[in-house]
Amino acid sequence: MTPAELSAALLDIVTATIAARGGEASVSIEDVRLDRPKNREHGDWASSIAMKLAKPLGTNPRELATELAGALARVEGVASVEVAGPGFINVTLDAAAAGTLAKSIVEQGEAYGHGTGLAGQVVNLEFVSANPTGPLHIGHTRWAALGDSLGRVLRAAGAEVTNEFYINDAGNQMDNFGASVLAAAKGEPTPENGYPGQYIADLAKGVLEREPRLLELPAAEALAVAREIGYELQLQEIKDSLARFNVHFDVWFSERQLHAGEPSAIDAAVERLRAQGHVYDEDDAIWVRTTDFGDDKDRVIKRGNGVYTYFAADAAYYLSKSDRGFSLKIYLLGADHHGYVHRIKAIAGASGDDPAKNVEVLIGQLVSINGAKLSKRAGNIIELNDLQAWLGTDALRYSLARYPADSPLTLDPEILQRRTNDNPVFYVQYAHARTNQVTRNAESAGVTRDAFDAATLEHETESVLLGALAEFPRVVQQAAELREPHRVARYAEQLAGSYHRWYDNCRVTPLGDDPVTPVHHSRRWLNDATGQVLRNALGLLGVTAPERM
RNA sequence: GCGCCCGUAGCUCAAUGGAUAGAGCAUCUGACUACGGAUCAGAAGGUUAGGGGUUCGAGUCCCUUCGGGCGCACCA
Repeated sequence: MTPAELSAALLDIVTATIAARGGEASVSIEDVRLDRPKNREHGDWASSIAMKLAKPLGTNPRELATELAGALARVEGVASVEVAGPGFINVTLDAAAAGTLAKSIVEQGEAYGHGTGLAGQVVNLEFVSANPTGPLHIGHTRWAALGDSLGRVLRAAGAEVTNEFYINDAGNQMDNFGASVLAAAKGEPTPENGYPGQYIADLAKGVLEREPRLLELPAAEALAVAREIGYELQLQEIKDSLARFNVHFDVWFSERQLHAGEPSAIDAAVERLRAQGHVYDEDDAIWVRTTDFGDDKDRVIKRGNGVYTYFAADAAYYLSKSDRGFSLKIYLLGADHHGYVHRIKAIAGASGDDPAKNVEVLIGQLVSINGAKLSKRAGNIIELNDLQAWLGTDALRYSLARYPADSPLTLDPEILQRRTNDNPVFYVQYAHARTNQVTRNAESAGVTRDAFDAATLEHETESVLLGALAEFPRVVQQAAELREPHRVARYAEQLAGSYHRWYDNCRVTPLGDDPVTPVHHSRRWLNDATGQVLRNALGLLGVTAPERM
């Protein structure tokens, strides 16, 4: 008896009850989704459907709940049903029905937790998208961890996802970057509007290795060489950093390709928006009526001097995503870009998309460490590479992915370095390592997975553990729908806790010379199922599941 | 001034509009001749910033005040 089966059974009952009462209300499978009660005394699963339907059906909640409960009690695998409080329906499954899940999970393996809730969605997931003028800092690191995990979660829910990195390699800042590298190569101070930092000197060194005659070139040519080779080196370093961080991008999209050609993609984009009727000319400039889509003022897309604004490239880029077949574009941006949301929505709307359906902008708050805000402007940059070397990929990825993107976050590096319960990633990883250890011990003690009797799993901690295992598919689905991968991390911690408590109470291998009994075999399945789910959950977070620690 | 996000235990943070608001850390008390103690059991800790409202039910939705973060270009 899985939660899905229970929901389906409840849906049938509710539908029949509505029909019998001659009610008009319609219910979907979502409406009868059962909850996992926080309080164990409230059974394995609870439904609040009676309270929701009482008013439309013109009855009182407890009466309706009692009627539904009576029918639910006759469902196969349901041990008991109680009506509680204002009209909650609390369901308790019999041990055998709940225990069967353990075997089912082992058989499903990596597939357990995957679903089809987002099947058919073709998603472009854009995140990080840092300027190739410097190393990735902690802000990028948070989006890298969150974005990559979100991609994994969306795929697990059935969506087709492309991870994309937009390279801002056009515009003034590239020239400023090139000038900074060139100045460093010459041993001169950082120019005005240039980029400071040791990494610029390192890049200059790299450029000189590739082009030893750099300083002998004419000024304009030297600038171009410094810019282009510096860009290449910096981009490669960004790619290497992300790869080491276990973050993969399917597409690296260069802004330059939007500017290339005659007409360019940007030229074409402006004309397409004009054709849709959201573009107008005023004061020699070309404007997009973004106020039609919630922006507080219209935006210039082409300046009076004939030069496109950055907004124009964004529009062309958006259209490129549409042309490449993405029905849903997700942007993960830092809080310092939230002013952008309306503009992106406006582009979507102006191009004929539905801004409410085809585009989502997820705004993430900034990170601070030890009270120090970390942003470029504060001049207090901590790089991804440093953080990674300091804390390790697993601890860093997990720590950043276990919080929702919209909560401001303060990390304590002292805790992240600790390899104990203080640090949730080790708590979860240790639980996984422990399941493997138990498996090894069981194997050598002759506790095999040959026999399985679900009814023997009747200890309180087993019921709790089975309930936690049953929730995983729904957690994944919910994390995908809400775009909140942190739910997977929180779930993993809860599951690890349930496992540790079970481990303390229920032995898989018999003590001493005691005989191996059916309960040991069954527990072996439960142990292995837990290991599988922990593995699957950590996988969604891009964190390793070690067999030993 | 306008807009977006946030405010929950001493700290860092959870909580599809559901029942007694939960974890971890820190503090205190316990459990190793028991599948690895990187674990577990227990105690203590709260007017969910304040005030109104909607609802059978609000930390969650609406209004408002206060506090914090971020943003308001024919820059990129």
